[in-house]
Amino acid sequence: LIYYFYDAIIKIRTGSYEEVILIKVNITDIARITGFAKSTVSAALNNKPGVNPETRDKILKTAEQMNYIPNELARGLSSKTSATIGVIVRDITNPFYARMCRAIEQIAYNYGFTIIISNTDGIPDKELNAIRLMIGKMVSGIIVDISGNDLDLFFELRKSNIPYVLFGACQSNVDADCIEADDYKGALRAVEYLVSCGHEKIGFIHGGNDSIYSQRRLNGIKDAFLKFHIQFDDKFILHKAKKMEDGYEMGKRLIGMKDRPTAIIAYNDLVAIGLIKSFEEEGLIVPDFMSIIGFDDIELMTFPLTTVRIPEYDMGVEAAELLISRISGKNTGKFQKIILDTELIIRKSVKSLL
Amino acid sequence: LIYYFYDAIIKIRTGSYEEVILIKVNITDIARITGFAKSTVSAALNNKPGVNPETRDKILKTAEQMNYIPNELARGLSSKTSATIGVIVRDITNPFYARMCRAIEQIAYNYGFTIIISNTDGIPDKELNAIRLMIGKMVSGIIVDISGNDLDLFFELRKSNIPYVLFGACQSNVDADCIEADDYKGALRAVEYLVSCGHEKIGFIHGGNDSIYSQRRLNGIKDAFLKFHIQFDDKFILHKAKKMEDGYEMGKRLIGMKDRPTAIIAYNDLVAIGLIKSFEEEGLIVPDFMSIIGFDDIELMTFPLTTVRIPEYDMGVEAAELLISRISGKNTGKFQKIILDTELIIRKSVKSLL
DNA sequence: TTGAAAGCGCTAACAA
DNA sequence: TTGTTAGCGCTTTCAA
Repeated sequence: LIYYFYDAIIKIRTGSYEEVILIKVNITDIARITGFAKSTVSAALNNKPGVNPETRDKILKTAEQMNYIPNELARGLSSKTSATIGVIVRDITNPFYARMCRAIEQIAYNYGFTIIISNTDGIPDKELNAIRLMIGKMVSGIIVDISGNDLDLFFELRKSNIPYVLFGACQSNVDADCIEADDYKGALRAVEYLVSCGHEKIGFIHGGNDSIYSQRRLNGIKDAFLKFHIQFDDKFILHKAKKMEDGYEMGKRLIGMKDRPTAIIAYNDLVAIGLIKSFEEEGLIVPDFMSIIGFDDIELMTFPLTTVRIPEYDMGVEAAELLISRISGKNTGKFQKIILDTELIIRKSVKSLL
Repeated sequence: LIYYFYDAIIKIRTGSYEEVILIKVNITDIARITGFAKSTVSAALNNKPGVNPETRDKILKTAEQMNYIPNELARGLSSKTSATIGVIVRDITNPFYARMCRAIEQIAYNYGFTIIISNTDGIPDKELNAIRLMIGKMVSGIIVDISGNDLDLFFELRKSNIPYVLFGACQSNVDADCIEADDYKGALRAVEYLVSCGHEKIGFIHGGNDSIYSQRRLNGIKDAFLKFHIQFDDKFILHKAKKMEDGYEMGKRLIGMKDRPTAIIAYNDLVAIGLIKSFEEEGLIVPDFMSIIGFDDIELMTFPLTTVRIPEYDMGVEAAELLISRISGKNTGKFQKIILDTELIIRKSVKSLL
């Protein structure tokens, strides 16, 4: 084993095998070795036009040999943008967001972008931090699932001058690109289905006042009630559950109610799972004890849950495409609002009362 | 609404309300406004000692007023490290990894680090890319779940001189810090339990040759067989399934077999879910048709799956703590190998044949 | 306690 | 087609 030191470069010779390793090679090193100027090296490395093919070849080959890894920080600082897209979600642990992130990552990758993810748990403070952090990292754009009505966040976003796309919940009073699912219609259809199965005492588990989804779903439910002349009963709107554990608690509460709904529309599948677990623990079977409809259509479910499918993957794709079209400047039109359709997936968690 | 332009600063006056907004304020702006030097501002902002409290106050206040957001790229470039930890996993869509990432994020956050995640799907090329990208982003450390035996990856990691921790699968021949679960013992216990329920024809769904987990689990199974004098039958080792869809396919294959095992140990819970779905589709009930034991203990399961719990959250915590102790230089000892225990969670997916 | 100056690695004018 | 130069925003000596 022999080492040769030469500038920043070490050659290691093991038997007949010789390898050139480097201590953090940078473009200055490559420039020195190849004899070209830094700017030429940079141009060659970035596939810019106006570089002699032979020159480019030589530089590329040398870079490869020296195992050159571009310093993205320097690149970003100099070019005033890192090829990065920031994604701000509530909780990557929710398969819904996990799949959405992968969709975004996929599209981003195709366009040469990297993504960074921040979890906020829907806490406005964390959301603001995440946005600021991303601005600090000079991301090219941001896709954000903002929980509430906190206009400060939009303000921060707007000021930053970074393109951004709102995901999932677009408020009418905010000027921004946004992608959403048709929660309203999804909820409407859910109720229609329940009614067609003979249910009238229909409950809804609300995700909390910071959840625009819940608001829209509730609107759908109310309108469906109106349509079918069902009396809207406030006590069947249960606050609040967002996660599985919340759903579990809510299940116990439901069990304890004297006057129970015959069917529940859960805020999402996670909450529905919580309900089911909670019921089954007491030997109560879904849908015999109570019918349940979820939202999302998480694919990991083994339980045959009837649910309103939210096309999270497609939403991620749309969001990424839209954002990148803004970043690249190909899309300078006015703000777009893309609404994807939802679908009621009928399985076996709703009992027919007819 | 009145605007005042003053250097890089805009004052907006709305009625009696005046707000100072900024167009990307940097420390030079703050220096100019406060009258101190850039270096003083930097010191104050970073809470370094040797700054007059009044000076610090003034600088901090001004920074806040001007809505200063530090440029992390410049910071990183200058200080030669971004306070970032890179996490390389196969697929964040797998709740196992999602939870692990959140654990890492939590610990990282406590220490002032941010994390960036890369999904590799276990493809060596992507793994290498991810590592290089992270080096390029000057991460402070890397936590990586490398799939295979690809020594190039370790080599790249080693060369980079960045601290790193291997997650999940530590090979004996690699010198590195690593965190793993006791897969071997977990598998052993699974078989013990199956045997205690009267099973002898026990199958294993292998995750593929690139899966060190599978290898270790298989070893546990084989040794348990040895212990109970059960004949090891190669045809009951089924290659290969890693995801739910794979499990689904495998289920169909199992249904078609003439000589079936009475119990299956699945590569992980996702595969187990796939099996269950596949069976139930044909009206075959678990565990009546076949007993199943999974690995991981995904909490979203509604099905009462007996499974070997892998403490992914704790593993994430340990990995992050260890990595950060390396980064901070507090831990300069020799490489550590932390093995966390697994636990057999008995539910209802195994039928007693006794 | 504060300031001046250099430099991190790169890109982007512009000049040659 | 290539080279020179300046500068991105910050930290980090070192001097005052």
